[in-house]
Amino acid sequence: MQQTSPRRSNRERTETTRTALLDAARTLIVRNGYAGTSTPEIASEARVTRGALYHHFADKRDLFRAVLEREAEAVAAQIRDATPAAMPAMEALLAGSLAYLDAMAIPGRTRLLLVDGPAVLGLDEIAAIDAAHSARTLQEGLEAVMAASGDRSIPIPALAVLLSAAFDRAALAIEAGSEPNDFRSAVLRLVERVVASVPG
Amino acid sequence: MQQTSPRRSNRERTETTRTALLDAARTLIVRNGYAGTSTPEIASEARVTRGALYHHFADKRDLFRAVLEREAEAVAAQIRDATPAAMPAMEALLAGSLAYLDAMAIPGRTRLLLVDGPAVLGLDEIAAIDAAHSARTLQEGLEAVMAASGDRSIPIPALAVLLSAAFDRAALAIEAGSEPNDFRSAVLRLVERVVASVPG
DNA sequence: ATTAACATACAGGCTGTATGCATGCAACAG
DNA sequence: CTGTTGCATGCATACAGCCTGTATGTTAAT
Repeated sequence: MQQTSPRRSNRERTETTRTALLDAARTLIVRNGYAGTSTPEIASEARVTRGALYHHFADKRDLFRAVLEREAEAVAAQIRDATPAAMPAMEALLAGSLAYLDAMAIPGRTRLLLVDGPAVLGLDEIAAIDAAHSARTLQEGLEAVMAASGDRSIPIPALAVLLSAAFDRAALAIEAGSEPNDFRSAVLRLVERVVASVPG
Repeated sequence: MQQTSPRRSNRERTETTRTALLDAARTLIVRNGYAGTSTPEIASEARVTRGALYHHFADKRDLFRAVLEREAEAVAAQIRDATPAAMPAMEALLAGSLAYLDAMAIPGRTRLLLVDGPAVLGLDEIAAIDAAHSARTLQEGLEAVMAASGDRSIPIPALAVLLSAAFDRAALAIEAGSEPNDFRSAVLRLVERVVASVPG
């Protein structure tokens, strides 16, 4: 039996309660989806009441957004760790791509960030979350690489958008049970081929 | 005022009622999302009661699936029309890609098929709907083109999956207000570059 | 006569809000 | 520096409204 220790600062209480709610929401939403997860269930799993949930978050959607922010930050951190600033541009681009796939392989992340997230929060809000957490972006990586090659046949912003979509789909395919190495190599070759300077 | 004509066969009644429900659901879900659309609203918009809705469809989710099937079939038909069987493989591949973007430019389709659909029905069910309606697939087009070039550096199934993701994202970007021609040309160049045989 | 095509009524569950209570905490008094 | 006082914070409980799915009743086609 867990006994509430009689002396806890308000900051501590808030911290533990918020974390418990975020963890509970993540677990249940990954398992049953956003719509299939009720706030009574979340509160019960977190060992608090719905009162605590609605004290710390504006509504169910706001709790979900907080879950996604935590998740997006974790993904961004994994990519940062894999691409130190000293790394050459092309190497960083490929390493970052693989790091993204690895980060998204944490169970539930694809469902949270790529499926339920866009439907519940909308594409704009998801884009804002991504933008807020990914420091060195794919677009910057492409710019660094393609500046050298002098290739201008595809505008880089559009290219970054399309490649990022391919990465997302690769992550989904891997989570769905496809052979990870098939998609890892496919993503690497796709990037290589796309940034390769046109001969002549 | 619309007066129910006194003599209508059951087949006619079913047809008109089902169509009215599908149209109403499509309109409202495109506007407010699946979760933001209630069955009372749908029934009201279709000028019937919820009884009719639950008579023709197992539940709200089943109605939504029927909406998506109709939508997916319309997309597939537009692509078929743009790629007659006599067309050379590479030309058909590029024409089909553009036809997909055009088809997905019909307002609401990206939300239905790419955002709410996967979240509500799940990725598997969406994949099944796509598979059931698209006759000549992207994968077949790639196989036809790349068989000639003899290029095997990326497995074609994985490549088809990744390219299709890029197409989807392009469609979303266009619906979100990006310049359509930027993404049309980006998609064309992406396909060209990916299927281009490696020199040597 | 039977069945299809609905309309109406009902039960349970969920969301968000309003309200109440206990505890931390800051300021001031002594 | 300590005790008291008053407010804010953290949370639990109760309530209102809506929504979904089902059960039941009624009319019209076959």
